[in-house]
Amino acid sequence: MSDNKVKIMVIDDQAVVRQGFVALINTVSDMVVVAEGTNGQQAIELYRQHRPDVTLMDLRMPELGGVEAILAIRKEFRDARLIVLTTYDGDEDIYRSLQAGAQGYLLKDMFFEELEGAIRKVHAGSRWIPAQVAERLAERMGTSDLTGREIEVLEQIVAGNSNKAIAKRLNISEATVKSHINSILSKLGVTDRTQAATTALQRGLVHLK
Amino acid sequence: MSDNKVKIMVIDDQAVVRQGFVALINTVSDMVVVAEGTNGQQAIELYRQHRPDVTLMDLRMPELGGVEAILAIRKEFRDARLIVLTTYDGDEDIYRSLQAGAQGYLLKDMFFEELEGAIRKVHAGSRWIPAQVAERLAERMGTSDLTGREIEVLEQIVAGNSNKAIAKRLNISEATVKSHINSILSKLGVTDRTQAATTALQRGLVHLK
DNA sequence: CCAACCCTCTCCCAAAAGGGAGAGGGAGTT
DNA sequence: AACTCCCTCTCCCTTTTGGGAGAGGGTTGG
Repeated sequence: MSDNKVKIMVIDDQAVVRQGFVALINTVSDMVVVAEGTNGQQAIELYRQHRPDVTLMDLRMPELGGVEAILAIRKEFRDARLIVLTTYDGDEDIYRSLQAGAQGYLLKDMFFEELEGAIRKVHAGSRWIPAQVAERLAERMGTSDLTGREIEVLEQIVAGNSNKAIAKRLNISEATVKSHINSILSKLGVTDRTQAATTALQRGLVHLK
Repeated sequence: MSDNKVKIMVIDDQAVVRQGFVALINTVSDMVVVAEGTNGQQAIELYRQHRPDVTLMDLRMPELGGVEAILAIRKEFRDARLIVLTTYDGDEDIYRSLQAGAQGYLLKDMFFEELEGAIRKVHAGSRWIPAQVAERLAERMGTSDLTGREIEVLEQIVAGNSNKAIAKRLNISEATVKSHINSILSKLGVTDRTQAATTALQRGLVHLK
């Protein structure tokens, strides 16, 4: 019944990519994939059922995102071990994932051998943040955080709304919108809303729906 | 020497994803991966060396993009069979790939079984465009194309440049920039530059560097 | 050759956005 | 109680953008 294999769960919405991970992991003699899911909601349910030793989690997924799933799983299972495995989406996702309780963060341009090493490290209780990722995290540190309201305004900007439209949607005056935008521009270090939109997308502060 | 396996080349800059594809393909008894590469330049060189029966090509890659590689390979080898396999990036990439000569287009959220079928179809000389992709292509048809200059201006907009800055960079008057922007806005069906930037990114007309 | 584009430009006007200073109220912290 | 944020707002001013009409030169393709 109980062999000593490391039980792994893979959560990724891109089917063929997920299947690839599973195929790769199953070539390792002491690892086995015990569950696969395509979104955060499934991740939570499958975690309850299978209690994997290590979970590989993509971030950008429909229904429920990776960060939310990590939060939920870590809340219910304090010793859950999670590795975020994603295409680089900007610093914000890294930061939020680690805040949410992930012990590892890998970019998909790494070789499987590194992923295998990360799985073993995290399973053993260590963290695994590649230098490449750690750098971005360090860069982020200096960055002043946007407030909740500022993020809301930023989302409206990215959605293509004018100040007037934003004011209506958020039920505040246009003056307040402009005030928030002034803060946003200076915090992001840019000079207009278009730059704000593109750099926010790059940094992963907001996403295109 | 010559067994009858379908010889496949896999081009994808994300190492672990590429390794996953290779692992999956090699589980199929009559398929074999003969070459792997991480960018368009390698794709061209590896094609010359290995003459694969079918090439799986990601689009968004450093050095040389997938579309350019497809063009180059098809120019040199008119019977090359290529399948684009990518995350959905907007309609423009689909269109340009098929224009460039790809016979297949698959999204990475498809299961491997579908990819396997696509490989067989394309190897046999057919095309393989999933309904999901064909739809987007159809939608695109109605869309009026941006001219070359308009794309350049659009790229400048996405880069966060003001009209004045764009004028300097492109060595034209600000009036001309505004004229192009007017065309861009009406062609994209939007009312300001920020919307132009975000919808252009969504449609894959331009990309964040 | 003519038509259809494309790129370039001018002039004018209205609307929107950006920049700066300042201020009041509320929540949470020390 | 004093302090610090955050969110809200006003007033004023300059710069940038967007919208409309029109026009000349270039290339390409019927």
